[in-house]
Amino acid sequence: MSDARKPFPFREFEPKWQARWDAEKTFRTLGPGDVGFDATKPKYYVLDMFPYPSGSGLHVGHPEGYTATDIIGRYKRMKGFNVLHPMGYDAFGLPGEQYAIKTGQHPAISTAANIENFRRQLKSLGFGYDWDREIATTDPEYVRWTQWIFLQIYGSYFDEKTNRARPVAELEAKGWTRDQIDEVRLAFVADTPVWWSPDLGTVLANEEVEEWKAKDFTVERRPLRQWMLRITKYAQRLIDELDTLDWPEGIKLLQKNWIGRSEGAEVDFSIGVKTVTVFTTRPDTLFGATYMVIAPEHPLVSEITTAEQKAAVEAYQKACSSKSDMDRGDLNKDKSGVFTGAYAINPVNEEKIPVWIADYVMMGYGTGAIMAVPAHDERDWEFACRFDLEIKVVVSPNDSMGSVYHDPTYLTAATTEHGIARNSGFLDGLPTAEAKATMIDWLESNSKGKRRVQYKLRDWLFSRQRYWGEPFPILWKNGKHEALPESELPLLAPPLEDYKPSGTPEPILTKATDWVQLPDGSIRETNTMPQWSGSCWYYLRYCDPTNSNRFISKEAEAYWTDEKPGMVDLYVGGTEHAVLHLLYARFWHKILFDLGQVRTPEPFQKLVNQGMILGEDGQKMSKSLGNVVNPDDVVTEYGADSLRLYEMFMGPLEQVKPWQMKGVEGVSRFLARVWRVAMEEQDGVWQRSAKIQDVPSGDAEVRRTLHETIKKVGEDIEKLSFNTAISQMMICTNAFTQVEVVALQEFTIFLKLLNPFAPHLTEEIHAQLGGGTMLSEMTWPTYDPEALIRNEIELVVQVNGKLRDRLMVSKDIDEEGAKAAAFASAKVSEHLDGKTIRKIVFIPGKIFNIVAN
RNA sequence: GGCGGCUUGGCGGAAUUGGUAGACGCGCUCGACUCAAAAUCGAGUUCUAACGAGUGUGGGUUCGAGUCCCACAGCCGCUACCA
Repeated sequence: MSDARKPFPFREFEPKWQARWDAEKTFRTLGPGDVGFDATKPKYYVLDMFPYPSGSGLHVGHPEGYTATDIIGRYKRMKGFNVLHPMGYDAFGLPGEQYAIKTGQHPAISTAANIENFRRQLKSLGFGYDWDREIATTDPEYVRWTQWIFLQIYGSYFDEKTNRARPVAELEAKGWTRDQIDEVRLAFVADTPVWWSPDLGTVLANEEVEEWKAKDFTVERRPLRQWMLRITKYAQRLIDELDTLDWPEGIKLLQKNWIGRSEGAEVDFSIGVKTVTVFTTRPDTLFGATYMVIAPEHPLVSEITTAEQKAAVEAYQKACSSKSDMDRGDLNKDKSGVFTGAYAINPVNEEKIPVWIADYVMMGYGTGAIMAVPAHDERDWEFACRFDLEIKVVVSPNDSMGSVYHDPTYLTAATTEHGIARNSGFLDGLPTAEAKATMIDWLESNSKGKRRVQYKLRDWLFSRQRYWGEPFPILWKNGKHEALPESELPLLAPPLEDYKPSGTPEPILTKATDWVQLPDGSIRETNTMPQWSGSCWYYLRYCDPTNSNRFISKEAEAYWTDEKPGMVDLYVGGTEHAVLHLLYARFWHKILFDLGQVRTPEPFQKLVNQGMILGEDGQKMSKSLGNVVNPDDVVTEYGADSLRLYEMFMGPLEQVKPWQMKGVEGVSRFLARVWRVAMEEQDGVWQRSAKIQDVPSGDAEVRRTLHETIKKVGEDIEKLSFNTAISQMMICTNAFTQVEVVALQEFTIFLKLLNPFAPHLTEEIHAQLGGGTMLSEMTWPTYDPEALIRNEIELVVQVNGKLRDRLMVSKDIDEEGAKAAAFASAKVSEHLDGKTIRKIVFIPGKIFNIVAN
């Protein structure tokens, strides 16, 4: 389409307004310390999940959330709030490094180019960000504070008594030794089996493994010395404090399940002179434990295995270590295992039970050992059936005790939490809950075990062997780590000639020998931090982005915080971050809170997840399916306002919904209608329409529709129900279109309502109509309740709940009046023929229902 | 297997939270303008010739159910031997 045939000249005015907002810093947010800052204004902090600036640019999913927050931000501004609505880039990450490997070019160069492209795209959509607060996690000044926060974590331990982080200096003062302190730091070094990819030259987090495997990279399990963060100490608080947040219940549940709290007991079994501790959530079934299984990697395996079984056990261990997770999980539901030759003593009844190793028991959860109760656990049942082990029923679903051990109905009925203990000595006859408590008491008083709460959550594997990340601000001296002095921050990685992974688990930075080796003999830590680190605190930096003395000033932190537990008022982003980013950020924030660096316990008060936008074919957008929509193309063809409006009109923000290019045309047509209310074309030139007149008020019906629209749009924005707000504005526009004269003042009110959604078009019309101040600088309109009143209403008359007639009546009609009107209706009496009236239900102003038979 | 979400016309979706099902938009049909087309404007559009039926299916509560309760099914997402 050529410009001349566009329904409205967005190609001229959209860039024009964008340039003006830029030049005038229209959306500059003033904070403590800024000239002209007004501390009496209420604050509103609305945040987007910042993007990873990939080479392929924005996709249409980004503007979905970003438009929603932009509407909220612009609306709150017009309502008189001091709105913080910033944008930045999560710019560290593997793709940048992979690019460096391919080209030998420093990732900073490609990252800068990608950021520039993202910024251009974001600006082309007219978002009202305060660009003076723009940050990238790769900025040296940002890296400085990421490293500084790491040092705070490194310098802290978790005090179990107060359930919060404290500086390790307090332990030093109490006379703890260096080694003792290193044992309890929140950031610590440990040997752990990790996922290592020789092709990528790095270890990966559990959750990253599948992604890279799918891209044909090899990933294997290896024990390596790694930095870990003690997030497990915060498990309970991370669960409990979810209740203080206004998040979708589904996301809260996802986090709770991820943390995975379960209550149960540790039970000690002796194997000869050794003791093996198991964890169980069903101590009440201890009498039913007929064998024990320990993880193949369990350190005691070699010590307890008998000579006869040694060969078989070692062969099995070897087979397991080369198995990938997939083999161990998904693809291999068949149980496997080997008898160790050893026997353990069941502490409740002194029975000898065989000890097996099997890969269905994981070293990383609980104690890496279980007591197997095949009658009441599905996995144990399968295993026992496979290897013909004893199955002993100790819970029955009711009072009758069956004797058919291999009856699967027992299994299903009695694996529930609501059975009755049988064959269990002192537990006999007790319901499951009581049996559990009784058993734990018995274990504790006989020193055979104790109550224990277990979490699925593991400590956070925090080091990567990549180049393109924040180096650890850590020096090694005589085999011990210590913090780099704050004055040496930021510590930046040196450029390298060669970014290629070596194929060994040595971090890439090891190649920078001059950088690694310090003159005094100390060595730099060569691991880098994971990409999550930057996103753990970026919302704090936005409040005070250029501060070189602190990560955020006390004043800025105080101002952008209120009495709510979470700092950010509204956080919008995709569900994919439900557990990782959102959990890690909460964890860091809580540490900073404990250390007195921030005053709220939580980062994000309200969270909204935008639903994914699918391709036109209803499939997830992907290059291979060829159904990807590029926002740049939509902007070129229909304009930024159309794209914004369409994405908001598609359906509820949270819902998954398919793209329809015809729908974009629809909203574009709507914007054209708005344009033509005010503008008309004369000899190819748009000029102010004669329809807009400077009269006090136009048509009375139009006035009522306008006030209904003011009411609904305001309410809908508050509810984030943008699609219905837009449909109301369409109704209002149709009303304007259908009358001869539109009052300038009324149309200007309408433009204010539409402004947060379609800022370019509305500002342009407003300016064309002679408006001086920009709409975005004006105040949000209020509606006149008087204008909404209707004198006549439609009363629905039903017979037995079925609609039979609609009557126009006075809005104040009472039951008697309604009755008279209803029975006067022929359509109604037709359905009452030969029936007796049993009941009348009258809902004033709405319904008159006659029940008859 | 577990957890979560969704299911309303040809399509995207509305429905004051238990009170007129299908707002608004797309598509389609007809009409106006035009030599013609596009654009625009106007009328219509759940199904059915009609009686009626109708919000994934089956039951229930209620004067009244898309909305509440019970059971089931189908799609989508996340997760996966967590003891």
